Amino acid sequence: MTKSKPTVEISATEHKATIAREARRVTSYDVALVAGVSQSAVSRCFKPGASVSKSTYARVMKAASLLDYIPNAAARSLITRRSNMVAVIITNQANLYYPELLAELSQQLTARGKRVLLFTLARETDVDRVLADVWQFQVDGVIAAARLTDLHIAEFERRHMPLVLFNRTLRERAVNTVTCDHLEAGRMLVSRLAAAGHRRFGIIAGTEDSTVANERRRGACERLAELGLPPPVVVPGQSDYRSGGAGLKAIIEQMGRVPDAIICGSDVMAIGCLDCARHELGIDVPGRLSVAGFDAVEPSNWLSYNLTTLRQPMPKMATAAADLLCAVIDRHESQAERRVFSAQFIEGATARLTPVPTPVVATSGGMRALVAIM
Amino acid sequence: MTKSKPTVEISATEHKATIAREARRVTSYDVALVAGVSQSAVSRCFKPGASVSKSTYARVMKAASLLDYIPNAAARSLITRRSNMVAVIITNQANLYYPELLAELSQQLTARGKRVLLFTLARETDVDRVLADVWQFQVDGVIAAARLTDLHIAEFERRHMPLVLFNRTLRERAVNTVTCDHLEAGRMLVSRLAAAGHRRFGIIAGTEDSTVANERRRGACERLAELGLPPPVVVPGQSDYRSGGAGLKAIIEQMGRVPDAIICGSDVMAIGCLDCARHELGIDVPGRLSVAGFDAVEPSNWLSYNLTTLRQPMPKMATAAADLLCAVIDRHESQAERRVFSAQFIEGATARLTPVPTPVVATSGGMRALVAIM
DNA sequence: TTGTATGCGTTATCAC
DNA sequence: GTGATAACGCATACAA
Repeated sequence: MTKSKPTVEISATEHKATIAREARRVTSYDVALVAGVSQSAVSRCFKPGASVSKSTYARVMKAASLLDYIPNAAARSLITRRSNMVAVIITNQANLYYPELLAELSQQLTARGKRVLLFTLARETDVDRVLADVWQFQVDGVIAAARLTDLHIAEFERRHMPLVLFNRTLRERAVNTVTCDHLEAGRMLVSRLAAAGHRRFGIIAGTEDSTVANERRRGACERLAELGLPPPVVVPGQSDYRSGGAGLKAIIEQMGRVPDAIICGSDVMAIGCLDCARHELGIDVPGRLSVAGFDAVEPSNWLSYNLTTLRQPMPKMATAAADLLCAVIDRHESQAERRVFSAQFIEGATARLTPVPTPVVATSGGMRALVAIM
Repeated sequence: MTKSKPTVEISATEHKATIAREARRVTSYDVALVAGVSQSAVSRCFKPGASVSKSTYARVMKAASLLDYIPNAAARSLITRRSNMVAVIITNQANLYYPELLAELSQQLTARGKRVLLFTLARETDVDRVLADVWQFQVDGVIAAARLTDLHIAEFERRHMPLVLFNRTLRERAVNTVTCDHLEAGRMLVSRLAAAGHRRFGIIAGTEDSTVANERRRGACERLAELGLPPPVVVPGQSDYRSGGAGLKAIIEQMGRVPDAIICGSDVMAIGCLDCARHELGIDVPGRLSVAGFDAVEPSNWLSYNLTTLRQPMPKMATAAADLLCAVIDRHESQAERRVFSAQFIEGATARLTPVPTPVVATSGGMRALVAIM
């Protein structure tokens, strides 16, 4: 009986002690030793769909669990050239205003076997600094909700790094993007407001470098021009609450009167504008002034606001971004694709959306606008 | 002239083409070849504080930049046993309500040379599933803003994985924690409200498994009992906006009248409660009813609300968590430490904080409470 | 199905 | 200061 099979448990405990003494990690080789098989057999047991006999599998798994063995992803990625990590580059701003974006992305990517390595930017211009890290960490791909320049994109191509831009576009290059049609959203909003007879518009824009807010503004201005309405008074904003109130005052000052409608580059500014109008200036909204925003952030549908706004279909967009990226990573689809989603109009109650039942006099301008869009 | 030194540039371009043809990554060996040095020399050039001559350094860096070489973090971590990645485990809930937490953590950890690998939980109970991944990815440490059981903690210890709990505690084990003193916050709030003469309290609790909301409730109840005030009517909530309104109605129904004050487990519920009181039930706040919350989320200080609440010092707490974790990782500090921060009282305008200038009759109960806390 | 041998790209150790 | 060489922990081609 010299060849009596060593009890797995005893060997495992002993071996575990040895490993602890040597202060090293548990490796597949250790498991192999305890299970009495080769290291490659262990490796195969942890690869789904590999050919292993039932008995070997059982022995290996038992040993692995006794030793608390977990495969080392770093070593694996070294040889498979897959880290199963995806970098998400997002500005603090974006994360603050759309927390659900990160949650959805994380959820969707996890469902596809990828983990999120987070890169946050204090400013949009910090991209260069984080990109260096992105290359180091050998991520399988990148989802960027930040402004990348043509040069950045070129580097992605040079390094064959799959990339999906989220709510950013770049005309110069063919690149995968997932966006909401902010231009269309801006136009849609103006159409609805104009149809209700609004003529004098004010616009509180987002920060200079916010492409999203810029597109919205551009869409609104375009549509206003098409309808033959007077050009809006546009004032700058920082996309925050304060900018809403400040913007409202600036518009009134510049216009010399309260406008018919104010379009804000984001809901938070719209809420700031609304609060300022109602609680500071005593302006009746929507009686005397209509206020509308974009995004449909959570507070926008609270009773105190019930904001007229346009919703980006974030969950769908996040899913699309994850799909697109994984298609490139897993199936090497190199054709650039753009997935564009439409914003959904939320009526709310801060904008008058039907024409005033004109008593006697209608301004000819108002009527013209009404006709123009019909 | 057979030994003429090959021009670096030409060699680099050639070599780059070779690498591209072989469809492999650029390695330190490639750089060494182009720079005309050994692979170890290249490695040293990328290790801060290593001993390399100026000229070698320059040659290597030039070659590296020509080849677009970036060290492979996976290979590095394999041998250094440092991934420079930190796992952040956070519930979707928490991320939705405190987006600044993740931003701050990311910021602070980046400043310390660590990257955030994100693990989001749909439910607090999903911890088990993500922990398996955490082990795989060889992170250097974990910051967990999720409920871990005693068993989980045991596994962290077994694997020698540095851990910092964020806003969660565990009495059974000595573990690093960063928390806000929610019990104290609950007590503080009751003290202030009681001092103003409030006697009949309602409490809208958070979800069953929210330790944070539970602590707050416990603190409030404790203090009420100490002050000899009647026990509050406690109703459950989901920490969301809807729960605020629903909770208010439930309390009124259960109490048979409008309470003097309602304490909500979170600001969002407080805002829901406030909106319901004012816009649905027409209750004057703070005239007839005081409403208070916790967290000082952004909307809480908007003009429409100006909520009475208590702020958690998130930036400080995030910094503390990063500090604590890095101390364990880098300096192997094994002594468990608890860093507890106090909440800051924000007066706001939704709770009456001074006694009613009693005309003639003061309820003896109210007076007793007043005396008790002085 | 299983084991042997090799390589992934780096850092660390040691001579020189 | 520099270069050879051995790890690190795993996956895979290949032979058995």
